[in-house]
Order: sequence, then C-alpha cells, then structure tokens
Amino acid sequence: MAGMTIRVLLTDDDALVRAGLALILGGSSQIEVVGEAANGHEAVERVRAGGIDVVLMDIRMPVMDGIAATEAVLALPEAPKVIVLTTFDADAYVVRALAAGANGFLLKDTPPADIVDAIARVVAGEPMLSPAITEQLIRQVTDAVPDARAGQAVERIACLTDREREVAVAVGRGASNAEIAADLHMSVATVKAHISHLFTKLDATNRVQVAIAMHEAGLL
Amino acid sequence: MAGMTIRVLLTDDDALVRAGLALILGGSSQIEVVGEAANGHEAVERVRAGGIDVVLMDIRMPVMDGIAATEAVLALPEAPKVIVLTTFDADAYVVRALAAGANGFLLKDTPPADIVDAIARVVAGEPMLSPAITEQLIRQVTDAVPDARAGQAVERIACLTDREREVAVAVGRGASNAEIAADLHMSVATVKAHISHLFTKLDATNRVQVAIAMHEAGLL
DNA sequence: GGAGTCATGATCACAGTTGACCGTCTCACC
DNA sequence: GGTGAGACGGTCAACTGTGATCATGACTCC
Repeated sequence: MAGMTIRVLLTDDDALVRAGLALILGGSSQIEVVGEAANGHEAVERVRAGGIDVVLMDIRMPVMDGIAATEAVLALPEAPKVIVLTTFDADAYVVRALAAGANGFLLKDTPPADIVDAIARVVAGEPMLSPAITEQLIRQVTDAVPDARAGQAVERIACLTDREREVAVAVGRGASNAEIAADLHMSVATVKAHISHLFTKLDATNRVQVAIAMHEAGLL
Repeated sequence: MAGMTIRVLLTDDDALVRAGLALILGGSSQIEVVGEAANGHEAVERVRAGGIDVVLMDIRMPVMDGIAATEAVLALPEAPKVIVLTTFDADAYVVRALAAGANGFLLKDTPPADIVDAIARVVAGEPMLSPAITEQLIRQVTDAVPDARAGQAVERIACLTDREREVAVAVGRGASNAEIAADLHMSVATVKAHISHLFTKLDATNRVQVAIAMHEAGLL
C-alpha cells in the first residue's frame, strides 16, 4: 500500500460540489478520484464493485443518506475508509456518523490542503476531525461527570514500568499468560513475574483485579 | 499577532524531556522557547510573569501536577494556550485535562513536525489532539449513547441462572473461588462448576473475560 | 420421568511465588 | 576519569497452590 495512489470515491448529490472536490484532489499526486456517486445507494454499489480506498461522503442526500451509506459501505468485505464531509456540524449528525464507523468528519470549509492531508491520515488508520468537530466532542465529553475512582486508578497505573503496563493491558483484555508471552515476545515465566509486580503495585491479589483496575483507568 | 514568533514555556519534571523538546522546537523559525519549569507551580509563576503564548505541560509532576497547573494558568489574565504533553493516554487523564481547559493533548511519541504544527494551530484557536486521543474521545462519545457491545453482553447474561449470575458478579469483583464459596455458602467445587458453565455461556476462556463481560453489561 | 438447577470429588492445566541472573544507570569515592 | 557498590528494570526456571475440566449424583418442578 505504501507509495500507491489512494483511490477515492466522491459522494454528494450536488454535481458542483463533486466537481470542486475533484479539482482539489486532482492537485495531489497520491490521490486519484476513481468514481462519483449522487446518493448513498450509488456509493454502496460503487464500493461493492471494488477498488475504492476512501469514500468522501455527504450526509444529506436523497434515496439513502450518508449515515446509512457509511454503515452499509463499512459492512462490505474490503471496506474502504469513510470520511464524512458536510456543511452541517449538528451534534447529532457527528455522533451518529462516528457511531456508524466513519473514520473522519470534515466540514466543507476545510482548506483543500487539509482535505488531502486528512485522506492520507485516514488511510494510515488515524481518525481525522475538523477542529470545530473536535471542539464539539471535547465539550460533550467534559460535560459528563468526572470520575473520582478513575482518577485514583490512573494514579497507580502511572507508576508502572512500560513493560508492566503492556502486560497489564493484555491482562485487562482477558489474555492468558501464554497469549501475553507470545504477543509481547517474552517467556511465560517473565509474564508471571510482571504480573506479580502488578499485584503489589496495584494492590491486587489476582489478575481479575488487575483487569478491573485497567478498565477503571480507561486504558482499553 | 500574525507573523510574530510564538513564545513557548516547557513544563516537565524531567530535564531531558525539556531538552529534547527545546531541540525539536528550535528547528522552527516561528517558535521560541522562552522558559522552562520543572513543576506546575513554577509554570504558573513563569506565566504570571508574562510573555508566554503557549505552555507545553506534562501531567505527572511533583509539587503541582499538570491538571491543576493548567487550571491555574488559564485562570490568569492574558492566559496562554495550554497543550498537555504526556505518555499516558488514560481516559481519565484526557477528560480531566480537557475539562481543566487544555487546548491540546498530545502523546510524547508525536512526531516533531506534528508538535510544531500543533502549537501553531492551538495559537490559531484550534484544538489539537493526538490521533489516539481523538479515537478515545470518539469511542467515549459513541459508547455513551447506544452501546451495542453492552447490549450484546446483557443478552448473554440474561440467560444465566440465578446462581450462575451471583457467581459471575463475584468473579467480576475479583473474588477467588474460595471467597465466592464462603460468600455464597457452597463448596469450592460447586463454584468451579458454575464458572465452567459461565465460560461456555459467555463465550469466555478464563475468568477475566467473564469479569469484562460483567463490567460491559454494567452489572457492577 | 425428563428437563433443569445445584452440588460434589478426582484429575489435570494453569496461574502465582520465589529466588536468581544480567544489563544499565547513578552516585560516591579515590 | 575510572571503578565498585547499590538500585532498578527486564528476563527466566522450578516449585506450590489455585483454577478449570469431567463425570456423576441429588433435588425440584412441571
């Protein structure tokens, strides 16, 4: 995949918007617009045909809206990445789009260079949100109540060594010692030693309590 | 403000980290490191003295941690922007830092170029998060509303017998078989049998996974 | 009397304990 | 500036005890 061109599908009911995007993306040598769709249904069909890496998806469209189309597209085999690109930054849209699995959410006033950058980052597996969207998410998260317990759990986890923390995360996932050893390329004996240290540091008597501590701290 | 150099204060209890950051930021012509602080208290004093546009803030520090320092710094007149820069991406830290008003939250493994970019964007009034942090926020927001995983977990837990559920809850608390036997007035052998049933019913291979399922279902 | 729940002991696998070794870093101290 | 003690992180093997599986029996309730 490295160095290959990124094949993009434009989905928007407005032909002018599609043309504008095609123009913007045409300026990048790594990106190639290989298709256009005027609604969600067309987009799903085009993705099913294969050869799409990223879908730029409008939300408000006739026939099938962008949220439903995002879900449908991501359910396909060899699902591409989806970036929702819209003028509407309503809270409900953002949450629903992200819940549908969208890898990015950009507003249409995003500078051309940033759109190109976003496509590259999303292909690399990073999420990409417009600053205004990020602000929204932050507001939503911070409005929720702060958790005192979580704070304490984090305090204790902060004093773990790197290796111990890696093991702790694996324990929190429910992995066995053998699985952890394989994942982290160490012997089962070493895993056990780390876990013993975790018990004293996290004030636990068995691995379940370690797992609970990790969950409370949100390291998962 | 446009075109002027951005005056940065580095705050970290580790002198090596400060030196590394100074080196990274020294490569940018728009950025000038005008001060360093080894803890939150020093940082607040330095900001109070004036002439700081952006504070890079570690979280874990002696005397005054980064969260408290962020709040204090932002409460000052002519408050600078604050970017929290840490190795710990625990949910609780992120939420608390953002609730304290941090304008950015970066992990220390962020590429140098991105750190420089983040500083510029934050000065421009945009929030800036590491991709991993953005993912966390997205997860938190999308989990909060409908949570499909929890739904599935509840489905499976619904088909447990009363006794099995009692045992499962105890396992979720991190209790040993002996403790469960004592609590529920049954023999250790019986506890083990119930737990074996839990494994098949909850599709788990060990007790930690049972504990996770109970947590996801919210039975704790 | 068959379906379902609860209970049990014997057997085997795995989790957890202990003590040890090696490399790295720090800090005197000469 | 070399060197040696001490602390720490990471690794490991062998021992012990708890956890997990299996086969089985007693009880209740249509």
